[in-house]
Amino acid sequence: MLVLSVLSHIATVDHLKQAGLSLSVLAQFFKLGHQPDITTFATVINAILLQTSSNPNVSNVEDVLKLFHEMLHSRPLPSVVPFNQILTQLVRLKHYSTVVYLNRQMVLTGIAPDVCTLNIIINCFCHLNLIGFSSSLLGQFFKRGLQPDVCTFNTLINGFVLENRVVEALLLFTKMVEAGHFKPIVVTFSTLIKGFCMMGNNTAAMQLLTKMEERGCQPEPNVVAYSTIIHSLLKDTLYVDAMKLFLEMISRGIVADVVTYNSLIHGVCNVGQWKEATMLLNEMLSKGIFPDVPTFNVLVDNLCKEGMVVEAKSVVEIMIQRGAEPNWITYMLTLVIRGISS
DNA sequence: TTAGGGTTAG
Repeated sequence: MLVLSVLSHIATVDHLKQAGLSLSVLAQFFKLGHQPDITTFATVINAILLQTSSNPNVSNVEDVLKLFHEMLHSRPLPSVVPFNQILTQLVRLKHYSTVVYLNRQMVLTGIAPDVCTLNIIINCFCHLNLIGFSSSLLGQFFKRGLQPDVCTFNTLINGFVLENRVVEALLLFTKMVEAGHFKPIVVTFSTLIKGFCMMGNNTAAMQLLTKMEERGCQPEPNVVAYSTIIHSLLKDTLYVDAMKLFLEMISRGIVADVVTYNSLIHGVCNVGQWKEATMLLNEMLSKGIFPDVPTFNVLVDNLCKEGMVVEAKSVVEIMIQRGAEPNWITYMLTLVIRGISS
């Protein structure tokens, strides 16, 4: 009880440092062999969400649009770089159509897109499932005397993968590499690995991971490449294979991050290994890896499945109270909770 | 000096 009251205090006093402190106290909790209860988790969530809301990269669309229009009307006109930064921010907020519209306004005002701008627009079309538009945008490169780069091809390959057109993604990859138009990098391979995983072909994904090394891919396979396959294996409930790959990754000195742990925690919860999930959470905290909103969504979901409805509900309420932007999964979980409670 | 890849439900 003493630890709990300390946690409550430190989480409400300040944001960043205290959130970290709360987590280390939580890690101590695990080390001492105690299972933290929901109040403990709730206190830590409070601290984390306060930290998230103070993050300058988290911004709302209205502010970004206001800044865009101020820049568009200022004279002399700023260079294309700050405009690209604004578009990037909107892409992060998943406002793809808005980005396409704003780019049109930029062109009409006389701001010439560079390679980076065109890559951003291609990416938006890909996320809008309009890869046909993206391909035709390649003409813009030549019209403006620009050369598509490795990022352009990676984005297009990802576009095909997003539309489940993995064969076409592979064709584009092979054609462009053989023609010497680009040298694939770790992002290219990770994108193709994701494609194979989406097709349910984990074997091909693993083979590609090996092939990356044979080809002397620089940089070498990283946490994203490994996490993609780990996630896919867990999705197929191949828990042993996933853990084997996870250990291989660690032994190679590749550091797992919050996404890797979220996948692992989710995967082990799905096969009913709550104890294993707690251990992974413990491991994550002891390594100083910060849980994020998806981590808590997984926890809320599993609290529901365990019948701990009141606790799950309070986690969601705290998230909303703290100004975190619950995503549609959180909303869905809320509906589930309401359904169970009624 | 801006762009591209991995996680959360059912």
